[in-house]
Amino acid sequence: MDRDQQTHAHAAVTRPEVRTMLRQSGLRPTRQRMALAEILFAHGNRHISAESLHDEAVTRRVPVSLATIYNTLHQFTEAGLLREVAVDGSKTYFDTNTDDHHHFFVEDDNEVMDIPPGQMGVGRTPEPPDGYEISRIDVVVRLRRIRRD
Amino acid sequence: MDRDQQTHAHAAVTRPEVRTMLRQSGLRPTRQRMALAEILFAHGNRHISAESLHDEAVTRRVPVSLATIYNTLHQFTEAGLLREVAVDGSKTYFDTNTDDHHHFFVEDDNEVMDIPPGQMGVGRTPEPPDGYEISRIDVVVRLRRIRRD
DNA sequence: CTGTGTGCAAACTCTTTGCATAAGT
DNA sequence: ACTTATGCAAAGAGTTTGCACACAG
Repeated sequence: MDRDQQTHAHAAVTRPEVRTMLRQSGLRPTRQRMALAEILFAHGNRHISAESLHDEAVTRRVPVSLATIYNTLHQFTEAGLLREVAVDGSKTYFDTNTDDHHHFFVEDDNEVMDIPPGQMGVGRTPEPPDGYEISRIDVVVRLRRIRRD
Repeated sequence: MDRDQQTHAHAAVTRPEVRTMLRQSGLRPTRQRMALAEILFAHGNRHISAESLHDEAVTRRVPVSLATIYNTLHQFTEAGLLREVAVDGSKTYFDTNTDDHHHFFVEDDNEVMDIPPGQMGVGRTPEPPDGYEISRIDVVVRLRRIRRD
C-alpha cells in the first residue's frame, strides 16, 4: 500500500522546497502553511480530511485553527497542489496526488486509497449531453471488509 | 433527456400499485409514504435530494415534515426502492433507478442525471486489496456547461 | 385499542464567515 | 509600515434525534 503508486506526484520534502512550492503558487509561506504543506507532501500520497489534518497538526505541536485548515486546503486545491476527492459521506477529502487516478473507498471506516494506476481504466467515455463538456471522470470502487462469520 | 434510460426500473404508477409496493417492503402505507412514493415513482427515473422532495411535496399540498422525508428516503433505500447516489457536494441524492448504472453530475448547478446504459462501461475491474471485496463501483462523469465567451 | 409513524424543535456535524489581532515582506 | 493570514466564536447548511401526538390496522 506504500508502493510507488504515484507517477510524478509531489516529491517535495525539504523545508526550502516547500517554501518555493508555496511561493510559486502565489501563497505567502507562513508558519501554518509551511507546516501543513510539510505534513501533506513529505510522505508520499495522502488522503486527508480537514479534521484529520487538524488532529495531525495538533499532535505535531503545530498550533493552527480549524478555520485556517479549511482556508489552506482550499487555497492549495486552487493552486493545484491538492485535489478534492468526491467519495461518499459528508466529509470532504483531499488527495495529495493530483494525477489522473481513481479511488477505493472503504465503507466500513471511511478510508480513501488510490487505485494503483493501470489497474483500472474507464472503458468508453460517454457522450456528454449537448451544451456540456466533460470536466472529469471520478471512479470510486467501494470496498467492504470480508468477514468470516 | 427523458428518453427511456431505464431498463426495468420502477414502473409503478397507480395508487394501488404503490400500496402493494410498500406492503411488500414491509412498510405501512401511510399517507406520507404513499404520497412520497407516488411523487418518486410515478414519472420515470428521478434524482432527488431531501430538500427537493420536500419542496415538491409541499407544492403538491402534501403535508410532510423534513424529518419524515429523511426517514422515508432511508427506509425506501433500505427496502431497495431507492439507491443513494454518491456524487459531489454536501447534499445526498437518491435515485429511483436502482439498476446498475452511472451518473453525470453537472457541476454548475448540482444536477444529477443517468448515463444512458451502454454508453459507458468500466474497463477493467481493479483487484481489491487483501481482506476486502468490491461492494459497488460508482462512476461520476462531471460535466461543465460549455460557454462561448 | 395498540403499535408504528409523524411533526416539531432541539441537537449535531461539517464547513464557512466576520472581524480583531498577528505575522510576513 | 502595509498587507495578507490567522484565530476565535458565531453563523450556516444538511441531517439526525427525542418525545408527544396522530393515524393505520
